[in-house]
Amino acid sequence: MSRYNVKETEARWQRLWEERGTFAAREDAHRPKYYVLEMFPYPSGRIHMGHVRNYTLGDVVARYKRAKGFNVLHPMGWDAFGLPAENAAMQNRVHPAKWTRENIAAMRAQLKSMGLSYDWSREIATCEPEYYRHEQKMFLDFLKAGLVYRKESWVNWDPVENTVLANEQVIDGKGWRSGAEVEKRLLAQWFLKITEFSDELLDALAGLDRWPERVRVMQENWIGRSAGLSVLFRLKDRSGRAMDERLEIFTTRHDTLFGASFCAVAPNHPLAGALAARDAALAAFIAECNRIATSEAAIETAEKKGYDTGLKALHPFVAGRELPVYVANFVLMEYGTGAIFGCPAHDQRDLEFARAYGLPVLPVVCPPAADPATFAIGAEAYLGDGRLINSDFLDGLAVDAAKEEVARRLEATASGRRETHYRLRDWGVSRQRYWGCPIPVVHCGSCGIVPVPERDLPVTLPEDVSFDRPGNPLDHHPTWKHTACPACGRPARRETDTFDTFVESSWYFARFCAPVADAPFTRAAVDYWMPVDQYIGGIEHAILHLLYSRFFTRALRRCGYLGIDEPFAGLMTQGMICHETYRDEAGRWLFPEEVERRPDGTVVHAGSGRPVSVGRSEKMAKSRKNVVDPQRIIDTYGADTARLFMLSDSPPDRDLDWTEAGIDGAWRFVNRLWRAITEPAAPLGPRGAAMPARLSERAAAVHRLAHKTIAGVSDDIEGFRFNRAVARVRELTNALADLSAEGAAEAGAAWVLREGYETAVRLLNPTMPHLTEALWEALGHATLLADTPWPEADRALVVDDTVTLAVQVNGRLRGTVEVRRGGEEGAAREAALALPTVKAALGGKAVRRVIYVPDRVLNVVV
RNA sequence: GCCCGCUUGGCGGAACCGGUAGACGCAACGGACUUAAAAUCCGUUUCCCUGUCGGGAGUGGGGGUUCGAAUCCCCCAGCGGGCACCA
Repeated sequence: MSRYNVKETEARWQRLWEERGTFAAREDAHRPKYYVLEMFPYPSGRIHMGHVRNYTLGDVVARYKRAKGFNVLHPMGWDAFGLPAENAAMQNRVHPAKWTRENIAAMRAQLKSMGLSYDWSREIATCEPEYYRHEQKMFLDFLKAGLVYRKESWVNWDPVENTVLANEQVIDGKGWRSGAEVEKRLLAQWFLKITEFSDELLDALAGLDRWPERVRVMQENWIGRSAGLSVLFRLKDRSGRAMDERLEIFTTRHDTLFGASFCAVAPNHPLAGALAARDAALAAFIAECNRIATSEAAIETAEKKGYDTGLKALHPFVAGRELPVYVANFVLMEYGTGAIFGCPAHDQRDLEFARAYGLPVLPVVCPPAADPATFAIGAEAYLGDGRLINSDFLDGLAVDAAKEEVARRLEATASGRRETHYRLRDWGVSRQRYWGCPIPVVHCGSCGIVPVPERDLPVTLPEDVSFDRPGNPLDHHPTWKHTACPACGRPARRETDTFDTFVESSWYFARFCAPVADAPFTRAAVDYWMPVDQYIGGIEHAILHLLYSRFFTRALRRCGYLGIDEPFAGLMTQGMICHETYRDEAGRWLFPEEVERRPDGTVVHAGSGRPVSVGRSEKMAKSRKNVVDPQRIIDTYGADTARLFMLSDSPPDRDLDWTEAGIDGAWRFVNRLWRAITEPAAPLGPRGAAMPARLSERAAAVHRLAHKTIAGVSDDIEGFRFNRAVARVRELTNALADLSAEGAAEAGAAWVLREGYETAVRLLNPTMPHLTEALWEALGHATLLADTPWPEADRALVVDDTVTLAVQVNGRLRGTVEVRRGGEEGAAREAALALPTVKAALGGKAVRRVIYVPDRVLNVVV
């Protein structure tokens, strides 16, 4: 029994594709283009399962579209700047550039071994000056266009390491390495004005009809446009004197103004700062708030705390009603005006706060079913609709009408203004790190901030840096930051911050169109290839990366770089690959292969036999070591089997708990197909022969199945149901095996077997490109399968003339009948009522109603 | 805490638009071939009652809409992702 020689075959076809330049893309105005892009990887050293899934999905689309006659662009590159390179530098004393370039080489070899149909001549790495010099130019253009500004913002500061920490590096409020309590610090940083496009980014979501609904919803909520009212409250100081200053709050629930029982400002609100100057206890409270890390999750999950400033805010409608003014840790300075009024009855956070500080809870919106006289709030705020109560002139109004009335009255006295606010904040792009794209500006003592002239680009990273000291190596490099001011020539200092790595990934898709051009983009190439027709990547990028890219594309358009708004016309978000996590007794993470599951169910360290605690299944991540190296599978079974297995059992958009159960089944299928064609049990007809005049019933059924399979698989690939596509081809090959075993001598069998196997091979080509090339050759074809058009289904064979109709009695299945497709109700009804099982179920009762859905169901109601 | 998803046999999943739940595969069990094993091939496999007749239950839990619900609506639970410096 011959075995398929994986290593030899896969290497052979990879070499052939490369020699012939099969996947090199060229602009061709006469052919429809199709740009398939998968999110490029961070070069962490080895490919992981998520990459295998992502790139297999993309390759199926790319190869399929190619076969369908499209001029396909399918490039690959490296998102090469980032924090892990610096962590590696500190741990292993290896330079980030060296580490990154070696990782790229290793991962490129791995990707090549997967047989992906990339145009490798377009490969880019964002850490090379060749790439990032264009980014520096863009930044200067954005600066000119008024899309960049500088302001102070908070960072996580590790006081022991003297370093800014990423949110990921803050664990329970402490630095991950030092264990020190993290502080918040204000630093001057660069921002890109993404908020200038808030409305556009929001409104354009509706046009992204080939994006998953959930991603659009997430972006919509992230932008968070809300129409509301800004209200000015008069203030009284501690001694009861009226203050000149007023407190401006923003609310979307102005209907509940009569239920207000306090006001609160953010800890970093100017009013809080001013009061703290004369109030040591308040200063201490603000300092405490500043110990919460910068992430929204940390702020919102912290216990709600406030400090009563002693100030009173005067209710705009109720004379003499004074609301205490707090500084509260859950009010965000970044949203609205950084100040709120609290209505505990109708906001959960306000309610928790009011309960903690003994503030009144007055319901002002009464649910439709409740009695206004007795309606009271318990543990939960009431957020629904209803009629206003306890609200003077608003009583009896619906929520919307009450909002309108409040807005009208406050506008009339100039103490309120309708405003639209957004949750979206401008994009802070400064990072106090070495391994990133230098921000091309110079700080001059006399001229201030001076952009680096274009002729001096790129500003390159110095290679001679050390990671012995904490902090940014650019900052303590002996010479790099010292330069002459481009404006006055006097000694000046370079900006030592680098860009957020999301900047590189916000335009790489356009760079792929002409990656060696001297300009950032070649306009003709970008106009031809962009937008990306199908973008594929993890759902974890649903907001940040995708939103930044949408913004960046608009910013580039404004600066004349390109002519489109939306970079990604179609988006497919794959589910994450998850795995259990393991920790030893000391709490150190363990790789799955270091862990052994004993027959008694206990889990131990494979080497020492010491107990291991098993954690929940979560996204595979190097930091938690719950990763499985795909290379072993590729080495053992080959790329095709790995690809087939990855696609087989699970729909691409669904999360996946990793298990290798089933890989043997994929491997068996590969070998079965190989044998079925290279050593057929029954002879296949000659290549290219005309269809015989007569086919046996069985042969004809398989012939029809082949065409149904073509139609089904094509639909499935277009709809990203790759698992279903694989299952369909398996059904076809099962039927072919049955035909060669049981009907080989029948009329037309040999011809149908050839047609069937050729069809299976062609349909499987996007999934298993090497095996199918080899089988195509074995079937006697001299041309590459990669250059062969996708098969066409004969529509007449796809639809049968008879259908099996389900027969129900009172909605319960009692039998089936074979009827003509699209047949009349009468014939179906007669056949159905004649069924013994139906008669029994009817039990002689009178038929009250018959529901007939042609080709599907006949339901008899008694 | 907030936003977005997901939940179907022992397991991964299928079921296009509300119309025969369990395609395809994994695992398991039984059999053939073999001195034996591997490989391969054939068969069984949602659960319960029962004589492979037939019947009943069943798509995370509870309720609803409908002739009919895995699918639509409401409530709840569990799990996963994101939360602006991981990428």
